[in-house]
Amino acid sequence: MAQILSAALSEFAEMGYEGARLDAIAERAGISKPTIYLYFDNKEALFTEVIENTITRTIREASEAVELADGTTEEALRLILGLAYDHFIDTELMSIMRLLIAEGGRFPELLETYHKVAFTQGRALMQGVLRRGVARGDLRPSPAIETPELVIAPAVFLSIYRMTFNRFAPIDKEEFLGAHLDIILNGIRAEEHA
Amino acid sequence: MAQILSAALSEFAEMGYEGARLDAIAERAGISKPTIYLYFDNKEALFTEVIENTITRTIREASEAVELADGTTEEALRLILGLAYDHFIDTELMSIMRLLIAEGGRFPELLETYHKVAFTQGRALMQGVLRRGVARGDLRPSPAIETPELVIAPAVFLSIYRMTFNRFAPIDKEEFLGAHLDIILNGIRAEEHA
Amino acid sequence: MAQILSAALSEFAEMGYEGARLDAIAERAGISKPTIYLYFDNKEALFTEVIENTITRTIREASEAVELADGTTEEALRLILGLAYDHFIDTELMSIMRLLIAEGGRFPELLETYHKVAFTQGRALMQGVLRRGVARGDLRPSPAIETPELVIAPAVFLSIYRMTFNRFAPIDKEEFLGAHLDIILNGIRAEEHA
Amino acid sequence: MAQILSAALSEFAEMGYEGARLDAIAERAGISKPTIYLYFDNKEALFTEVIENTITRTIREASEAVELADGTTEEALRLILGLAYDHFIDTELMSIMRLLIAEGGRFPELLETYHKVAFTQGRALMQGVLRRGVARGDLRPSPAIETPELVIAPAVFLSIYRMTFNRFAPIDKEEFLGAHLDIILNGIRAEEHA
DNA sequence: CATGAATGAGAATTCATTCAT
DNA sequence: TATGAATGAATTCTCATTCAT
Repeated sequence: MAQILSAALSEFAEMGYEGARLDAIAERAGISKPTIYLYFDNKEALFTEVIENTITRTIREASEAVELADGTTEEALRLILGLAYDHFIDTELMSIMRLLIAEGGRFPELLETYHKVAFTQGRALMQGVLRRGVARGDLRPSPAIETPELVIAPAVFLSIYRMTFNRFAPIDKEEFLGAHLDIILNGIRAEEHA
Repeated sequence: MAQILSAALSEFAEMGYEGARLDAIAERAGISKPTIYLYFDNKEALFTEVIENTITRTIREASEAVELADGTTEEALRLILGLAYDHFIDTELMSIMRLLIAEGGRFPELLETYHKVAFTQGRALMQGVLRRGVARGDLRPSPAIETPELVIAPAVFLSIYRMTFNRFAPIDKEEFLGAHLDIILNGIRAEEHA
Repeated sequence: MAQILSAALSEFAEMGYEGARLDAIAERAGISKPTIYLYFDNKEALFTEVIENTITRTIREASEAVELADGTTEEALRLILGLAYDHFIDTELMSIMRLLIAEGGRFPELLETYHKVAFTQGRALMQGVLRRGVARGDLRPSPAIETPELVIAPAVFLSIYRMTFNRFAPIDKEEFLGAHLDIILNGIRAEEHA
Repeated sequence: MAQILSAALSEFAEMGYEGARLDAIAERAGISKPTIYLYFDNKEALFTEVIENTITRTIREASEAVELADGTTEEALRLILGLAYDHFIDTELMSIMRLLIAEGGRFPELLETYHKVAFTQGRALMQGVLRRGVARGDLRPSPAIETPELVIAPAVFLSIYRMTFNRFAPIDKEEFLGAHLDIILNGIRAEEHA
C-alpha cells in the first residue's frame, strides 16, 4: 500500500489528476490495476489519500525537526527558513503543492487540509520567531509581524521556480537563501545617515 | 476565434489540460465542437495557442504601461510592484501561471515561451530599477541586485495564495503590497541605534 | 433510435438486464457502441426506455383494436380473449413480461408502469364484459366477476409456457384457447340432474 | 454446503444469474469466496446445482404429501390445487420458477429438468384426478381432460402475480383459490334454466 | 463557415477465478 | 478445509476527432 501511494504521488504529480492513469500507477507500483481497488475505493479516494498521507507524514517529520534552538533571533530565523527550504524545495511536499495549485479548485477539502495542517502551522511558527525577536529588541515592529507570509514568500517562490523555469535559468538554493535572509533582515535601502 | 480562445482559457484554467472538455469549450464559446477544428488542429494546438496568445497579449498591454516614471527610486519600485500585483493577481495571467505550474512538465516549450516573454522581461525591468537605485545612492549594493526575483517573490506568492488558501484566510492585496514594500526597503531588523 | 430500441429489446429479453451487453445491442442495431450514448444516458436509461416504449406502443395498438363488438356475451369473451392471446403470446409484450418477472425486483417503477398501463386496463376490460354478461342474464354472478384475473390466467400461463416448456411438449395456441373458453364458460363438472 | 446453496438461491433469485455476485453469496453464507470453489467448479455449476437441488428437494417433499385421498372428486381437486398453491406461491419453488423464466433461454437443460421432474409429474397427477372424475361421472368429458394445464393455470398466474404486481393491488391467496375452484367446476355461464 | 451524427481508442471499474499459505 | 491477496478479462462509459452535408 505504501508502494501504491508512492507510485500514485509520482504519477499524479507528473500528470495531474485527470492526466494520471491507474494503469501507470499500477505499473510504477509493480502490481496489477485491480489491486489498487483492494485498497482504495476509486481514483478520487486514491488521490485524496495520497495528498493527505503525504502532507501528514511530511509535516510530522518536519515538526519533529523544529525544536527551535534557543539561539539568537537571527539564528532562529536562519534555522526556520533553512527548514522551509529543505522541506519545500525539490521534495514530495513540493509535488503536493503543485498538485494543490493545479487541482485545488476541484478538491477544496484538500486545500483546506493542507492549509490547516501545513500552512497555518508554519505561519504560526514564523510569527512566533518574529514576535520573540521584537520582544528582545532584535526586530523592529514591522508589518511583517502580522504578515509573516512575507518572510516565507521567497521560499514558496523558489519552490515554484524550481518546478518551472529553473531549467532555463537555474537559481542556486543556498545562494538564494543567503540573499533572502539578507534582504529580509536589512532591506535594500541604503543607510539613511552619512 | 477570440471567443474560442477566451472560452478555452477559462475551461483550461478551471479544469487543467486533461480535464478540459472540447464540448465545454464549444458551449462556452457558443459554437459547435467541430468548429473548433476549423481554427485549431487539435486540443494541444488549442492549448498552446491559448497560452501563448494570452501571454503575448497581456505582456503587450503591460509593457505599454511600463513607461517608467522618472521619479525617485522608491516611486519606481512602488510603480513596478503595483503593476506586478495588478497584472498577476486575480487576472488571466494568474490562470496562465497556474496552468504552467500544473502542466509545465508536459509542455516545456510553453514554459520556455513564458520564461522568455514574461519572466525575463519583468526580471530585467526590476533589475534596472534596482541598479539605478544603487547608482543614485538610494539603495545599498545588496544581493538583491543580482537576485531581483527576491523582490518580486511576494507578488508571486500572493498570486498563488489567492488561487488556493485565500478562501480560508483572506489576505488583502493592498495591505500586503504595503507591507511588502516596507519590508523590502527597510528589512525587519531593528535600527542598530547607537 | 427505433433500431436501437428494437435491438435493445431483443438483447435484454434474451440476456436479462445484467447479461445484456451494449456491444451486442450496438451490433444488432448496426451502429457503434458510443452512438447508443447519443440517445440514452446509460444502460439503465436504455432499459427503462425500452420497456416503457414497448408497453405504450403495444398497448396503443391493442386499445385501438378493442372496439368491443356489440355481439353476444360469448362473442365478446371470445374476442377479448382472442386479443389477449394474440398480443401476449410469442410477441414483444411477452418479452416485456419475461423481463419484468426477471428484473421487476430491481426496477419497481417499471412494474408499476406496466401494471397501470397494461394490466389494470386489461382487467377492467374483462370485468366490463363479465358484468354486462351478468346484467344480460348470460352469466351467473360468479366470483369471477370480482376476480376477472381468473378468466385471463390461462392466457398468461400459456405465454409463460411458450417461453419455457413449449419446446419439450408443445401446446397449440388455438386448441388451448378453445379449451380455455369452454372450461371458463361451462366448468368441468358434469350436468347435475339426470 | 447447504448454507452455500441456500445463500446462492437467495442471491440468484434476487439478482438473476448475471446479477448475482459470488462475493454476496459468500457473505450470505458466512464464508469466504474461494471456499465456494471447494464445492463447486464455477458460477454456472453452482447455479445449476442450486436449481436442481431445490427442485428435487421440494418435489420430494411435495410428493410425500400427495398421497391422494380416496375422497370424492371434488375433495381430490381441492386437495391437489391446495397443494399447488402451497408449494408454488411465496416459496422457494416460486423463486426457481422466476429464475427459469428469466434464464431458461441460457440454461435449457435446467428447463428440461424442471419440466421432467416437476411439471410433467404435476400435470399427470392432475390429469389422473380429472380422468377418475369422468369415470365416476362427476366430471364431464371436457377438453380439460387433455389439457389439465388449464386447471393449474390460475395457480401459476397467482405465483407470477405475487412476484410482480401484488404490491400494487394485492390478491388474497385463499379467496383466489376459492374462486378458482368455483369457476373451474361450474364455469361462469348462467344455468340454462328450462 | 458551420454542424449533426458518428466512432476509434482508451479510461475507470467490476468480478469470476486462482494460488500461496 | 479455508482464506487473504491478487489479477485477467471483460464491461460500461467518455472524449477527441472525423465527415457528409
